[in-house]
Amino acid sequence: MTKIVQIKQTRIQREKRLLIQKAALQVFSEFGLRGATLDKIAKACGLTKPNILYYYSSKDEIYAEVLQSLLEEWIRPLKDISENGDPLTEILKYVQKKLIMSKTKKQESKLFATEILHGAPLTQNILAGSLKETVDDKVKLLNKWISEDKIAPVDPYHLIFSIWSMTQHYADFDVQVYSLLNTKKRSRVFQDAEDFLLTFFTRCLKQD
Amino acid sequence: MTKIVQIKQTRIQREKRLLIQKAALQVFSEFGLRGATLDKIAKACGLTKPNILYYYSSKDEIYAEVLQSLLEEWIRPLKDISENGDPLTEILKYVQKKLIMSKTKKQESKLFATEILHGAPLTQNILAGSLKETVDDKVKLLNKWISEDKIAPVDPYHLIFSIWSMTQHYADFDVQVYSLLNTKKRSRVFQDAEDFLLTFFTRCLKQD
DNA sequence: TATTTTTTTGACCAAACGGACAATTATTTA
DNA sequence: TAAATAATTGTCCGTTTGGTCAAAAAAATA
Repeated sequence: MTKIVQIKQTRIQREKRLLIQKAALQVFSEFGLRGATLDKIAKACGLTKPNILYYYSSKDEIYAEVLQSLLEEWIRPLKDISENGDPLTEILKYVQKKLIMSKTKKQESKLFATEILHGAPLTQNILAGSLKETVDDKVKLLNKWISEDKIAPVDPYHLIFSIWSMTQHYADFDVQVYSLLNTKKRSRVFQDAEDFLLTFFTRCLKQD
Repeated sequence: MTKIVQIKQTRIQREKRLLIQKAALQVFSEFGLRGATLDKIAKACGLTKPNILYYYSSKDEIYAEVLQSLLEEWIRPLKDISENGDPLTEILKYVQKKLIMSKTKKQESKLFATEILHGAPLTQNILAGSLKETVDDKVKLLNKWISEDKIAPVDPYHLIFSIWSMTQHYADFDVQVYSLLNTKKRSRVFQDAEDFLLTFFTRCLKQD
């Protein structure tokens, strides 16, 4: 007799898996892969540990899934930089999008940062694969814009790195940022950051 | 009878403590506080676990000491920005120093980043204390330079954040950086980064 | 409603871990 | 060289952790 394999997810499975993912993101981003425990995740979503292991076969599997779904979202806005728009505007729009992500997706940013920081054991192939493709593509575009004198000459790779680092800094190092600012400036960090970054990149890239 | 307390460190104590610190930095920066184990540290420095606990009373104590000695070093170059030098040159010199630190003190940078990322449990008072003092001091200086039209107007706090994030990116996210560059560019990342950053900050801060 | 399937849980296990300690060895000091 | 002190280690312990499993409860299906 053949064993019947369940193909379609039930309503409960969909709901609980999502619940677990959300809790896991929270716990992993705060404690890292090794610092996070199944008990913490269980507590964060109000389930028991064995119940979580009914939906996922291991802690690593949860981590892998959370990371996977995060990565796609992470790369996406870079793809939106369009050949057809005004070069400087396109770049500034990308900066803004990344900054908004740092504000609204702080946990995702921290999880990604922790993963890379510790050698990207599960992410390396994606970095060298689909991300590299997209980056190379945009580097070409930036070089084209430079050769057409539409933006000032810079190393396109390092330009992209600078956008990533400066925007993600407000998510990843938020504790430091908030520690150093007084109450008034604290409440408008992201507004000030946006002003700063737009001024910054405009001065750096504008062709006169 | 009073117990005799050892005041002066012996030669062996000095040597072994340093040995342990070096190994601990390596292990902590790779795995984080919770991912690092005493066994890993022991293996990394060729001592046994109980032997390590002869010099340090707990894992947390090792971590605290490694972090402590790192923090002082981390803040120092900021203090060197001098009121007397040429403003733009002073800032560019600071950028260069930070970039060199990213190249030569990668483990330290990663350990610091991990600590902040996870809420800076042991560092918060230093951030809000001596670091904030130094930052506030330099912010005043930058504002003075701006009011004297010696550099272009920018938010000084965010200028400092941008220097930190862009330079530390090459240490903390090295895996990503190296994944995205081809072999040729990989071998001169830091040279390219320096060129990029100096151009960048010059364009952004120069007064005409 | 009766039966089957899915979901949940308490109890349990082995491995890994931080740490304790007494006994041994090496080093310093008198 | 002998005594005292410092350094090292093998063995052990309690706790935490990821994960198992059988049994119970709940939900879906017939």
